[in-house]
Amino acid sequence: MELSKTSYVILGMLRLGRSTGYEIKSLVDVSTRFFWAASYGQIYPELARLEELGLVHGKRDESSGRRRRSYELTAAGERALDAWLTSSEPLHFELRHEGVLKLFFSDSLAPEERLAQWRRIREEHERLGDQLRSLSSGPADAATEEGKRMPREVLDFGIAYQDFIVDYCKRMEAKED
Amino acid sequence: MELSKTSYVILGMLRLGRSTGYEIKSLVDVSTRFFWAASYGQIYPELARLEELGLVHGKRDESSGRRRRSYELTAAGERALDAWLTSSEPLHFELRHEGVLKLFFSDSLAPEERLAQWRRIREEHERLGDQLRSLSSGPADAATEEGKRMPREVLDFGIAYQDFIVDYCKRMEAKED
DNA sequence: CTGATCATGTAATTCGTTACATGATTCC
DNA sequence: GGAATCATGTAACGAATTACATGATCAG
Repeated sequence: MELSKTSYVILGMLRLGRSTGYEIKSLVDVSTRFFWAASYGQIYPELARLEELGLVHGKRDESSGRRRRSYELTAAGERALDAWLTSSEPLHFELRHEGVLKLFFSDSLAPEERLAQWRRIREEHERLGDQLRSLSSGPADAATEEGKRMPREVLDFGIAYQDFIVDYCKRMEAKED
Repeated sequence: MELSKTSYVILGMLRLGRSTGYEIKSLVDVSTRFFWAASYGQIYPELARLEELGLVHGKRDESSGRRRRSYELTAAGERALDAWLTSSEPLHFELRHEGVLKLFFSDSLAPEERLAQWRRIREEHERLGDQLRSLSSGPADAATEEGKRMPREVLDFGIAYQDFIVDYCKRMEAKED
């Protein structure tokens, strides 16, 4: 593999019509963040690197009042993105879940502490679910109207995912009681 | 926060009766790995650091034929572990899921490619589910017999989690068809 | 005797976050 | 005029993986 996964986030966001580092980050924060986060500290240096590699092309953009640098995918960038989208390399999957980690070691705790732990996990995922639901009428909607249905499908998956964990916690809370 | 989350994995594994870096890593690989991974490159240096901090105490262990270093929790280590288990600090939660990331950008693909993508995700989680199921009769069982029920509960959660994703993919595959 | 397992560690590298620094412009 | 937002970047740090290096012992 040549590029980091986060590079593909950038290439993908450019294809979705974002053009500056700032715009990419803004969209990441209301979409892919829930399954692939990225920060300015990655995005700006990576844009520069992708330009060196000839996958994107940037230029000063005077169209808005503000000084900014707009990028576009090059033909090579389009190819790189498609190659990644259709490749059958093993998929990176990584979960770090401190709440579940605590549960794993919770035999030494009092029952009410264990109950509290399930509850904390549930609350966290309820919060995440609410955040996702609040996006339903925002960027996902906008994408759908442009004829892109996958952002919405992925959002729906995210909501179902959070709901699954919430429901599981509820069942465990009931059992623990 | 003082210690990394991975430090608590180490402290927790010591409480569960593991005593060497090797034993800790072995148990991690068949248990917490699915929601909190750790490598030798973290475990050995971290054990040394925890000893400096007075949270664990290590000594040369001649009980087996092999040269090894056995660690135990100190009183301070026990306290640190309990404090973490019962603290209500925000829980670290992080998901990196390349398959879902690809789906997000998959509007540009042909329908059969999208279908293939859901299928790849499903297969990956089926594999993970099978791995977890194969642990049911192994370490989780052993823990249960020692009176620890949480390792099993967490394993069951892991299985249900993988199954949820598998089922979701199946529904999407049917829809995409 | 030989391969699997037990066992410990380090070095290089990658990936990513956080905090900082800076400044223009737009909206109220 | 002031706050929010747009906008770009860097430096320091932290977390974690991978690959390497080494070697003893145990089971067949």
